Amino acid sequence: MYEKKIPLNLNCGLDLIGEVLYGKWKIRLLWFINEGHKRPSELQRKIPDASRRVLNIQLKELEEHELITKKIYPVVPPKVEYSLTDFGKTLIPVIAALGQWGDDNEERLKTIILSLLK
Amino acid sequence: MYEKKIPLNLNCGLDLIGEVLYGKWKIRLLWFINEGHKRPSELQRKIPDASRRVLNIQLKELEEHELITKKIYPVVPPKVEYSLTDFGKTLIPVIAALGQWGDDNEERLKTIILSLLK
DNA sequence: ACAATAAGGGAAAAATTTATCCCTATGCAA
DNA sequence: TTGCATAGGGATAAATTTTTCCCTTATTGT
Repeated sequence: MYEKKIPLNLNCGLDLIGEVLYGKWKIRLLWFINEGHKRPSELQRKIPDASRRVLNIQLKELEEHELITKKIYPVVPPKVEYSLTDFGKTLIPVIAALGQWGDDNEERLKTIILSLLK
Repeated sequence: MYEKKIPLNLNCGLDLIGEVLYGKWKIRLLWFINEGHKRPSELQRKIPDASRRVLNIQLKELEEHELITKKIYPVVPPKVEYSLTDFGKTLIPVIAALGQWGDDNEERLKTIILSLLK
């Protein structure tokens, strides 16, 4: 695994939440798991732009941060299911607020973002 | 400026808000500006772990995304002040929710994060 | 037999972000 | 007159994150 060279900041609530949510696909993973898409292959289909590899890595980090649990069924072909922990569930309203703001301002944001591309 | 090679995702609210908030110091910048720390030098003192350079870059991006405005006073030595736009102000409750979650779970998060370092 | 599905890890490359260093300009204070 | 504060840009290096590619295992469908 990659070892950080720049020391962490854990000074305030924003630092702390950043430590567990900062990652390109993490919020989406939590969201979809909450919606009931529990298996890795389902999640990969829900998030086709992410590489399989990163999803695995970020799922493992979410697990290490105790936001989700992983259940491995001893069958072949393999079956795995992720679920939110109670702790992870407390994040859902926060994530919902983020998504809501984005949805509420969809028009405006799209206009701004796209106009900056040219 | 750096030109993206991987196309953007703007499919849902989470993608959209990510587009404007994703950046190591952006949330902190918005927060401190909202608290009344408007000048670049003040912000740099509030966020000493960030390099001066990135703060400038991220401030510019926040401005381009219409979350803050920049006012330049034609004096020497130069004086600049940033303020939240009305649009930017609508993000404050969302950021507050993020920080609140981090604060509410400070103990637990610190324990988890630090235990993963060894 | 062969391809597809399921889950996931290693290695290396590519993409992206952040940090470091140096330079400009002007007025004020010691 | 040397040094600090103020604001900020260019170039380059370093750090970090994400992608790409390949490999393994065992069963089911064609």
